[in-house]
Amino acid sequence: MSVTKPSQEKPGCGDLSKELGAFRTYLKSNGYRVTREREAIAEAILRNHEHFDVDELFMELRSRKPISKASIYRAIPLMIKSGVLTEVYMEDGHMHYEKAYGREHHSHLRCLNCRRIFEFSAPELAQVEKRIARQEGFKSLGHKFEIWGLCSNCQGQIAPAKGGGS
Amino acid sequence: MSVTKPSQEKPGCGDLSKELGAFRTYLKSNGYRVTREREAIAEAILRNHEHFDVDELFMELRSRKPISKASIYRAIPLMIKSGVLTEVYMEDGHMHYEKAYGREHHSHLRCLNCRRIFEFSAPELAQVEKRIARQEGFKSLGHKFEIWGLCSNCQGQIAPAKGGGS
DNA sequence: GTAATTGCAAACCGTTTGCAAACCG
DNA sequence: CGGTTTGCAAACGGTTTGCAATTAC
Repeated sequence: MSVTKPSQEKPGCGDLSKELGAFRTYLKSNGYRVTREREAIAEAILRNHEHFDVDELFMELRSRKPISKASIYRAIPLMIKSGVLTEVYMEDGHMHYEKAYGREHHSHLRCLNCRRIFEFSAPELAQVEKRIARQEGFKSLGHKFEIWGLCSNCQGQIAPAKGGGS
Repeated sequence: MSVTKPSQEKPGCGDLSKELGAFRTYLKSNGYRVTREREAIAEAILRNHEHFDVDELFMELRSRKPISKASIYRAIPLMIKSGVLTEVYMEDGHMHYEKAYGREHHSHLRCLNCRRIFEFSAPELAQVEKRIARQEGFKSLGHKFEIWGLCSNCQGQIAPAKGGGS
């Protein structure tokens, strides 16, 4: 379940105006300006994307309101600080992000074949985080858990590859 | 406990010649050549490094046997395939590795202040991996768990920073 | 009006690659 | 010897940055 697409339907997860509002509020209350570029970027992200990278975003914006990559790269850290966006993982040398506002913490399954990302949540991870932190005298501030393998679709196609292969 | 240093003492974890042997064997049985450069790289890694990046390694090799970064970059994938090395994480735009031969699976605690990496193992993570994989119809092939926060040393120094501060 | 922001193009920087010389087997 | 591997320097590709023109407030 839960590929990179659905989510607008989920209650409390798709309130675009609320998410945009949170970002605007962050900007204003930190002395940044609310520009049309920042709004366009934020809207494009918050409207459609669960996971994305800068290039996809750039392409998508190109059709409605072209915005330079520089501005996208400059907007992203602001969105992250405002809490509506998170870095998720680095792949093929570039970062992937996902929207964060109002979403519950979750982890990712990565299919090594089709490269799709699936989500799941496992509440006990928070407990592991706490326990280990206590054990090690750490003050924990977050964690990341990722599983990689083959999704149900790809298991059949790619086939066994039993030996040591590679 | 368990910063990035100790390990030679642990039984079964520091057998340099055995690790080097594993790498040589991999090379030979795959038609690659055992060159002095590859040996120097492998030895430097296997002798001293729990965690490292290419630049550190390059610097260290410079004193005994200068080797071009290109060769280091070309040797690393071989070492990974041979099983003596693993990619661990990307930080500040470059990859960090750790030696893998004979080491048990473990996860990392990352101090956001001093940037040191601590290790721990939490066996239940393997169970979470299996359970989620079963749930989602995945064939899992591995997982990664990371906790970030402040290590015991840095908690006092950096101080609370209670509010929302970035 | 004035400081912040944008777009452009150049700079960065870790990593990869083409090629001639050096080397393993 | 013959095919690999090395070192060098140039190429790559994602991200950052300097700067003049534009824009938010």
